Amino acid sequence: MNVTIYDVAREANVSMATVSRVVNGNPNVKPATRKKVLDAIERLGYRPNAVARGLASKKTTTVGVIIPDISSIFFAELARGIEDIATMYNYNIILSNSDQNKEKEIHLINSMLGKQVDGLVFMGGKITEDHVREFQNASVPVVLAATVDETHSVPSVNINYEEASYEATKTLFGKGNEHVAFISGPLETNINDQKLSGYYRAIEEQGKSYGDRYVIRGDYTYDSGIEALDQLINMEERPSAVFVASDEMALGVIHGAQDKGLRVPEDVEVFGFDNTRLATMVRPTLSTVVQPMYDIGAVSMRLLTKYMNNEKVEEQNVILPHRNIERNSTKS
Amino acid sequence: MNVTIYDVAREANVSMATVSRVVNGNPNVKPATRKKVLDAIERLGYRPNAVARGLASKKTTTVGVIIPDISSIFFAELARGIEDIATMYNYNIILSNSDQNKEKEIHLINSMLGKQVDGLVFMGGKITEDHVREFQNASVPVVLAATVDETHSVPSVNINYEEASYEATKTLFGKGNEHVAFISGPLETNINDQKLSGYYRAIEEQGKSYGDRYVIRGDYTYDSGIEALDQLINMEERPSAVFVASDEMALGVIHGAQDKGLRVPEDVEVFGFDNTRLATMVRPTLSTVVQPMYDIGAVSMRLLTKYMNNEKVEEQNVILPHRNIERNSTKS
DNA sequence: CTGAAAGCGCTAACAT
DNA sequence: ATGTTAGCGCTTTCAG
Repeated sequence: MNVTIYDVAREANVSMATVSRVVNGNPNVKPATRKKVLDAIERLGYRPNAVARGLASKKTTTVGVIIPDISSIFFAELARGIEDIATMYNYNIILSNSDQNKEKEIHLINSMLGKQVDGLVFMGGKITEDHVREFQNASVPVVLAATVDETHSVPSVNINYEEASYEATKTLFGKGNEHVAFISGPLETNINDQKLSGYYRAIEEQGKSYGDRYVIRGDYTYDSGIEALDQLINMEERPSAVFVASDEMALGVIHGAQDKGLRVPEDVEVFGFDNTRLATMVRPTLSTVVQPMYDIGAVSMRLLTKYMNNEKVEEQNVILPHRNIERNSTKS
Repeated sequence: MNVTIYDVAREANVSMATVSRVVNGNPNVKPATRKKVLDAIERLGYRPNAVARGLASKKTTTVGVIIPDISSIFFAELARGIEDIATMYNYNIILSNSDQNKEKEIHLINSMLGKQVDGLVFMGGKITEDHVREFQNASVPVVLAATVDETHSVPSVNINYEEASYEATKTLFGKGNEHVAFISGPLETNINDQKLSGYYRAIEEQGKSYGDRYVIRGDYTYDSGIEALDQLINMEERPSAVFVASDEMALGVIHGAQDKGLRVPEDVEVFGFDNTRLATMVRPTLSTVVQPMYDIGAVSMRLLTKYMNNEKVEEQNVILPHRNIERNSTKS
């Protein structure tokens, strides 16, 4: 049997209440008794039982984190930001992968609420009404990290994907490209919708009207980037520039092009999205939209702590700044 | 206030015990009453409180996972393996980053034990006596994933790093290279020691006696690969092949070489370690040692479940198979 | 500043 | 097959 608060109390000749006070740093304890208790704790090797504490206090100091796939370089970076801030505020994290699967997501939300987490950070592709309903019934605060809810009814931290996309596309037109293609992510996610409309806006601004002729659907993976390039290369009036919805996919595009004998950026310019570490791990190095993944995670968690502590929050839907960084996959 | 088992009991006109039985799938319940209870649960929106359950049953169905850095592509893959199997066995995971910092590691172990995890998966660089002591005092099982404890006193899942290293180096010599360099990871970790001695064994077998002349210390990062190549290139009798302790660092070596005008593999062959997804995301594609990260994670977790269920385990120190895969960064 | 005592919501004997 | 009843280890009034 493990040593309990009761054992410590006896060993120190005080009541459990007093032990509880010193363990919790309550100032209302005479220094002498505090020391007695501390000694007893030391001697017995007492370690507070967080489960019992959680039951009594209704706080577990753990938050749930639902993530599409922790092995994705993008989400892993987000998770690190979340975890660092959680640690800073003395929370632990329960982490589960959803694979963007709606049933799994709903199930995980409920499972975590069952574990009595004090809050929830949610990352996903598509926020449906069902999601919103779950969040609103949740009894603990929820914040969305790098995932947009069109109704704006759930607190969130994001960048402006539409604007970022618009700017990137515009940059590419600014370099004299006649046609700019867009390799999208999975079509049914909110963020991808935003990216797409940013791309369309830039195109319309150019007075072009080819609609989705140069839009190719990918799934954010390296291989899908290669495949997308295969499609692109066979087009008549092949675009001389391509804006890609993720860095990893952009690497696929670059290598796909190079494998076909095209030079980057001379024959085709490519512009990525995210600025993951991959962007500098390729030749030519990748021009890309800087999305501060770590910060999004960190800010999400910080926002969540505010809700958990009932602090006042200025803005429930935070938009972090983004920027473009030009490297060698685009012409200078 | 949330609805409790007691509320359900009243609503269904049964005792809490019965409700508990149906919630836990105990077969000793008449179908009719089971239905009554299930209906009441549905009507009230009852969700069992895992914390109370944990206190009463002394099982939390959560396991702790201590990982150096979740944003590392290597560890993230391991984590995914762990999480998938955990989910399969109905466990949740509490995940924390240690940055390989010993104090943090010890602190995390204790913090997780305080949370009453049912088991622990530990990943780290160096297992000291202090670590082993903590593990042995732990009262719950612990398994090491992709981290070696030289005393073999803690259950673990690994590959044979010494042998893998030896084979890779030998392969490089087999291609007619006069000198083969080794870019190591941080010197003070057990796994790196094993890799190093595999390299030395291959060298000695060749009758070479240049000791550590061609060993350069890296830290597994891309940039350190680039730096290592800078050092290499200035050596007299520059090696024509280099074995690199991680894929990411190997990409740095390849690009460092290319940036200096060297051709890979013609001027310098490079061989990586891990077979992360990066290995195919570079040109030329990277020859490397295949370390099954996902499987190591999955098997670790599976092993842990065996200990948690008091199942018999055949071998407490599991060695998974590895192999070499030759791509285009080495000559054929 | 300290102690007594009542739960927190559930499981697990033990009865019946 | 179902109900009764002790706890699990801690926090939290409420007294003193």
